[in-house]
Amino acid sequence: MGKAEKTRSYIIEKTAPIFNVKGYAGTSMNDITEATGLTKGSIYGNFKNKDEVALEVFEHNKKKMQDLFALEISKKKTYKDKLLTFPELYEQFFTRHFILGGCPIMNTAIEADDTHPQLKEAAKKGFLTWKDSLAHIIQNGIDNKEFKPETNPEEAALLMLSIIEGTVMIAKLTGKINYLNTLMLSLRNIINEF
Amino acid sequence: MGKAEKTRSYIIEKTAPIFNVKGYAGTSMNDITEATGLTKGSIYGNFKNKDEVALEVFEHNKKKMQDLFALEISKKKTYKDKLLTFPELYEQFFTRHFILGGCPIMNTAIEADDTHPQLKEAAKKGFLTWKDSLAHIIQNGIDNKEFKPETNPEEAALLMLSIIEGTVMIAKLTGKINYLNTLMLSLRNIINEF
DNA sequence: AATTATTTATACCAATCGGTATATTTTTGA
DNA sequence: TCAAAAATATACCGATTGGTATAAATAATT
Repeated sequence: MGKAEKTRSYIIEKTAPIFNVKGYAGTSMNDITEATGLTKGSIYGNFKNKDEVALEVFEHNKKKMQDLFALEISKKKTYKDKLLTFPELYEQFFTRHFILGGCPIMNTAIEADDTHPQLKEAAKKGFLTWKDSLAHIIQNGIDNKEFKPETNPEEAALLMLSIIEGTVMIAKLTGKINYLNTLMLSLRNIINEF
Repeated sequence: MGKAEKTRSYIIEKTAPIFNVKGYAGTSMNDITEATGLTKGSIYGNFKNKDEVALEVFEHNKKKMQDLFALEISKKKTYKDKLLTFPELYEQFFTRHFILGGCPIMNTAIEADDTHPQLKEAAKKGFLTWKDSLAHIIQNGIDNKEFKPETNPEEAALLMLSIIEGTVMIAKLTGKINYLNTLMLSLRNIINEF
């Protein structure tokens, strides 16, 4: 890894939490220089513009979350337990918030609606990948006789994701940890009926 | 209604959809003057600052949505049908999008996290009112033997809302109308099990 | 080690941001 | 109708936005 590549990674890592908390439009070049200790000239020497930083930061945040879930899921033996990883990890949303600022896909989805089409596209792609991997687990569970044959993998995956995203929103808005627990318990119950 | 009051309402109505689409930080004074045809002096003659406009616009958007739901709910006789008003109306999210830009509570909740504490508080209050009114309908349904006695009104209300908010997010992000339909069907099934 | 290429820092740019002072117009009340 | 009050328009303010030209410093290459 050459110097340039190293600096790019450094900038991305240092600014990743800022972008996820303040938003991709809300994070200024000044925020970036402050967080990295570098100057504008240095940032623009490594990135074309702010949008390029934002885009790579999003990919970084997304990957970080995906990797965390993939790791936990791989530890589980049954497909039901693999699904239950989601309520399990999201229950710890407040205590050991795995990614500062919450789900990067949801944050980006709401913000980058008209203003940042590229970012929106990246969030959309990330969401669809997430949905497909969930549906895949469910399909495997059906094939393995863990889940009912009448369970529709895509329907079930969408329902899980809508509850998760809705829960994160409600938890962040109200700050009430018992709402989070209540909702994740409901999600568990729903998974148990697959 | 005096002139001043009239102009305030005019400004709010004309800028309401802009704030809901572009966000409360993303909407500039220039957007406001363009949408109203008035000048800055006129805006600042009627409002203390931009935040005051934003706050009143949010209340306006929230009320508009609440009124729409209250009207539809009042038409239904059974409590189950009252609850089913939600999937019924949200299914039309794309076609006759009742409020341009989607649910103002969700939009505001995500955006105004740290940056606009007042706005966040308003969104939180709006959400809790919404939740309580839903729980109230469910409690009435239980008392009326429409729903099972073991159904927990607050749990059920939270689940409905998380699915609704999650669905709106997914629908906006992906633009897929069949995801919307699939999810609202799932919500119907869940309501039918209350 | 010397030269070239790249990376970083400094200083600046125009555009836009929210906001204000003041002049002018319009509305209100006697 | 006329004076007082309020609403609106014009022109401006400092601060901040993303971005760039250029010079200095560092790293890579021969």
